[in-house]
Amino acid sequence: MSDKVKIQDDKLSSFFEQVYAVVRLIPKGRVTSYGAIAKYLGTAKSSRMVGWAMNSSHGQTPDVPAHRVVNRNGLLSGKNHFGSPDAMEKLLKKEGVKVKNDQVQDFKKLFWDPALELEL
DNA sequence: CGATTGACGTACG
DNA sequence: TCGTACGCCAATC
Repeated sequence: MSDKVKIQDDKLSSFFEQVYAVVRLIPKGRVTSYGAIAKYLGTAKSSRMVGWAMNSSHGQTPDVPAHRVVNRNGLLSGKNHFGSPDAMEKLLKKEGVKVKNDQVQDFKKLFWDPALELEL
């Protein structure tokens, strides 16, 4: 079974890897959106792929703070995919991000744009 | 191998 | 302002 996994792990240049890299750069207590990451990578219209990357981020090392990634509305669209629907919200609150009704409060203020912060 | 789905976003009416 | 349609690419059925 390690055969298939090894092949993917050996590539280390996939679109997913780039997504993981950006997500891991998200400062604690901050959040970003799938579109922002996708745009930063040059695939603004492929924001869905970012979501797919997150889906594969489970078990990645170092741990990918997927809970810091939300949709354009600041809604915890991916909370459903965590171990528990409350895990994502709990993690965000733990980092100082206020979440109400599965929605990030002050999202605009906590928004972390890689294209801006990283100043490519 | 073809059709459908999906942690989104933008465009159009 | 709100609702619907489309695009994008990979994985799954």
